[in-house]
Amino acid sequence: MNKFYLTTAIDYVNGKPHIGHAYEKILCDVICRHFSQRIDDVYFLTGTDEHGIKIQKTADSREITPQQLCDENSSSFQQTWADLGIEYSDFIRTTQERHKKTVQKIFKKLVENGDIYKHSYKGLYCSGCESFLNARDLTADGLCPDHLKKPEEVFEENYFFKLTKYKDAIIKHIKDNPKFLQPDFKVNEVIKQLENIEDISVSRNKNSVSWGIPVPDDEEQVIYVWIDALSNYITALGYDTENPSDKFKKYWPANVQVIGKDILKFHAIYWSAILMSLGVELPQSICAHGWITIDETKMSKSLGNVIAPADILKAFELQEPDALRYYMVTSASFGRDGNYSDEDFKEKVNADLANNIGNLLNRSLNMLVKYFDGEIKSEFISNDDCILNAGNEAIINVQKLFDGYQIAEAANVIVEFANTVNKYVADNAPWTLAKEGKMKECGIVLYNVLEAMRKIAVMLYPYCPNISGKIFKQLSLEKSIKYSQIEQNKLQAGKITEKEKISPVFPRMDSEFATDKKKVK
RNA sequence: CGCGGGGUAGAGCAGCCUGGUAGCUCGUCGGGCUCAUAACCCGGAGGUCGUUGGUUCAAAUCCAGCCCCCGCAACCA
Repeated sequence: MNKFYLTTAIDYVNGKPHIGHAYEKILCDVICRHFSQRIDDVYFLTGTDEHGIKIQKTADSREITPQQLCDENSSSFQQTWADLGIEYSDFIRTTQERHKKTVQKIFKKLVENGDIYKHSYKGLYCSGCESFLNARDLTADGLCPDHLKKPEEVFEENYFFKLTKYKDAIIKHIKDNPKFLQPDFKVNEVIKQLENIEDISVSRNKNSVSWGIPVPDDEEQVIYVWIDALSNYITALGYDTENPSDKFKKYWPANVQVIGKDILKFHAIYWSAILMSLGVELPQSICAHGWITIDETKMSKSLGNVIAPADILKAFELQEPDALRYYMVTSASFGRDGNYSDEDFKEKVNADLANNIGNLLNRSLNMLVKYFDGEIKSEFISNDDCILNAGNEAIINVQKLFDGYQIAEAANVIVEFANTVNKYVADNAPWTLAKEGKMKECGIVLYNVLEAMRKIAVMLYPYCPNISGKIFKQLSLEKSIKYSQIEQNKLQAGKITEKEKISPVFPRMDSEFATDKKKVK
């Protein structure tokens, strides 16, 4: 593998970012940062989805243009990602020219392939909703549940995409490629959905939805979300139906496309079919994550429990996003739902980051200062096999787990290693060795612990880049996070620290803050 | 009989594929240490592994039935 291309779902900018949006981006950032430690060429795409009726309506109600609304909210997403240390390579907006022009070309190409046809159908249209309703969503009296009005029967003519044509090919692809859909317990769900699939409408009449990309050669229609939004994964790379860019050729197919479990169907089925029609390779893997609940309750605006990531940082007076990043990606195992609660958050990061990892560095550096004036003497450089082996094993296991995108599980390996090292300190009691005058033995123990800390800093980097950086700094090492260089960057003999340079890399969060400060207004 | 996921100590989870002393984190109780961020280490208490039946020398693990929770089928991140 000489490149790694990852995409997130693009967020719909009808509102402000909350921790659900953030969860996915953090997950992706952690994955990308990890692979950047093993592969030189990592490309990380995220962005915003900006067309559609909801944005049009919200903009109308605020008496601004849809573009103004999109600009405002898209930058609010970008600001949030900056606050959380999300280092993406590119940020695509579906209102950007580079996207729109390619989407039109894609639409044209699908037409040329004979996969798009015009089809008129009768629908139940509610003028209150400004959209078509399904018969099964109506009240018992046949009224719109939101507006309690009887919807009108309206004929609408749209373009349809021949999804059914690709049904068998997609089923075959899923069965032939066990890693295509992850986690694997989702596979049956998708296969089942495929069996009942129908062609999908891929345009809307301009009278009902005007905020969208016009259908080429048809003034009356705009392209609907499927072709518009899903295409971002390739338009951002410079895909073109005639002359795809070098960047596209280099990075596509994506190694992994990370999405929420609610949109698995659209990616596994619709997106696959569109790519097949274009004659473009399918992504290697589509990875569906679970939801984040708040205090075990589904997050929703009506419950008023929607939390913005920045507000959590503010409420806990955190200068850096590391703790939140760590907590979020470790609170759910792969593909399962996770939960956010203030209590859990504090408990988890105090236990793992402060008590276990942070304190380990702190106690060992303090001993180095106390007994050796902060100096590693050359006679201390001698590996204790138990720690060396445990560390190497952890390094291997972390990488293995990341290969399967098991981010929470990999974090656990790191914490367990730190745990082992804490035991090693207790078992060897360097403070006792010092009292007994066994200075060399004492120094060897400290060297082994600090070497272990260096490895922890490497492994921890994707989750907590700032904390990792501080560990390197306190060890007086250049930040070196590449797995291939882990052997070359061992601690050398010499003075590495003094009393004033030592400070907790992550202070315990014991302060209690009012929980209502975190709610989005 | 729609499909899928889950039901294991107070909480959250692992173990199940490849049956064989039930494990981890947090909490709790007791002890130790004193290098450290009230930290770290050791030990204890706490589980009829949803339920019923079957296979087996042996079942949390395999098989069958049943019960309960959650999700999908329906543009919620």
